Amino acid sequence: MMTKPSNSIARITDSFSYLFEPALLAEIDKVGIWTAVKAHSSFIDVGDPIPGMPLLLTGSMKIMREDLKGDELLLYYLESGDTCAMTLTCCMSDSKSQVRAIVEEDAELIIIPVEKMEQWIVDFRSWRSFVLNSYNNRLNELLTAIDSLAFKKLDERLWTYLIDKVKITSSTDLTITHNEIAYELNSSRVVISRLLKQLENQGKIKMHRNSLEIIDF
Amino acid sequence: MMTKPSNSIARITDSFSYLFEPALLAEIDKVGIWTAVKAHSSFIDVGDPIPGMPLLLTGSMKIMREDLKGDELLLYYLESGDTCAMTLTCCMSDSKSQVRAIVEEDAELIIIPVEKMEQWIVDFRSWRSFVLNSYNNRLNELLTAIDSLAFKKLDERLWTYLIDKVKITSSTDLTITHNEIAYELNSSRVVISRLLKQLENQGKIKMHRNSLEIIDF
DNA sequence: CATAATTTGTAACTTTTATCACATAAAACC
DNA sequence: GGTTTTATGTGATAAAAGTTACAAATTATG
Repeated sequence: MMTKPSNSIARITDSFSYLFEPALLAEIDKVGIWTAVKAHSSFIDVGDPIPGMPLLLTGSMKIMREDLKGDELLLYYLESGDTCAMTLTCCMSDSKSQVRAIVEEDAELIIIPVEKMEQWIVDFRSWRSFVLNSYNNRLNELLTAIDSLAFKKLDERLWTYLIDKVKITSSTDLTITHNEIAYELNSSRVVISRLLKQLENQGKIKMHRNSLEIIDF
Repeated sequence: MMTKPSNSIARITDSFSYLFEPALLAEIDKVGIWTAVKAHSSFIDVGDPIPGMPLLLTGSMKIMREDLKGDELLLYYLESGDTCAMTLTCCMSDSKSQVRAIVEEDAELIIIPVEKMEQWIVDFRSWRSFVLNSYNNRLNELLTAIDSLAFKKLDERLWTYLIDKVKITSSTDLTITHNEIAYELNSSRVVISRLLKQLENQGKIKMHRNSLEIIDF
């Protein structure tokens, strides 16, 4: 939870690149609940009820999938201007979250109550296409995840994982351990260490303790 | 293409379990294009433009993902009462199909033109929840596919694949070759033959030439 | 009926990934 | 400063899956 900033509407238009029409912006401003979440904290866990539709203003979140044994897999990231469309039908059908959302970089977001977000689909064209686009993006991201798992070997998955991290953090210095990488790719530390060594030998990265430097991408 | 049957509205309510309100049924009946597609033919290929939103009345389709090398993977099935929500945003953004749809059992379907399906989201509550539910189903199916690929070994994937086939075809006798299975799981024939032999030794299936009998599920 | 094509079986081998065990080095902590 | 924790390196081994090659059985086809 956080107090709504005075320039709230400007903040929304900024993050959502002037996507929403003025009347909708006023509505979002009226009913949206401003929330700040610190990095590394879990925003939604598997099985949690969904409080509403989150509009991400700043920061980033990673969406993870978990199986019964507790193994995990990174699915995709949410960034400024994104929402998690999955929440929409979760809310509508009162079902629980199928995924875990962990804040990667300090995030500010607006939570839209369930009742509103369905009504806005009828009332606002911009909201309608925002929601449908969001669904489409999520579907495409899951398809990309499937491509990686089905068609790529681990070395290639690791490389695209690192490049995605660079894009998300806007930095070529990644503060991360081999163990954490293994966790997000659902692999094991020893394997990741070996593959990272390969990448270093290829001149694509430099390894340091607790961090990696991505060079050639 | 096929001629619309005389009892068209009854056919729709039947397949879509009385989901749509009368006014919407009348609309579907007015603008929908009735189409029949024979088994084993490709309905949509990767890269195809999407003609409209297909409402599946009878039969079934399998949705496949393909990579650059031509390797394939079965994602999920569509059955009576289903639609492919992915088509919606594909149509709206004029993008191409990301997947391939192959008719598994002779299918009859109604194709809804692009313009209509967005308008109906505004006009009909039942259409709105049908579309959003469809998105949700597809997302969940992709998550299930990811679970299989990330967390399960091939023997387990094979077994759930066979059980899904039993459900779709409503028969425990599957007319299929080892080669075809390998193709849909993106594996190789020799590996599948080995694993099938294992399943036979466990008493879960019986193998015949060109077919399998699924016993214990 | 003879031949070709398809389907399945099987052995040998390789590659990829995972696992185990232990060593070393850096950082954190009292 | 000495001890503990954490991160990484490395060799040995195993398991899972893919590949190659070829044989045998069945079906299709001219």
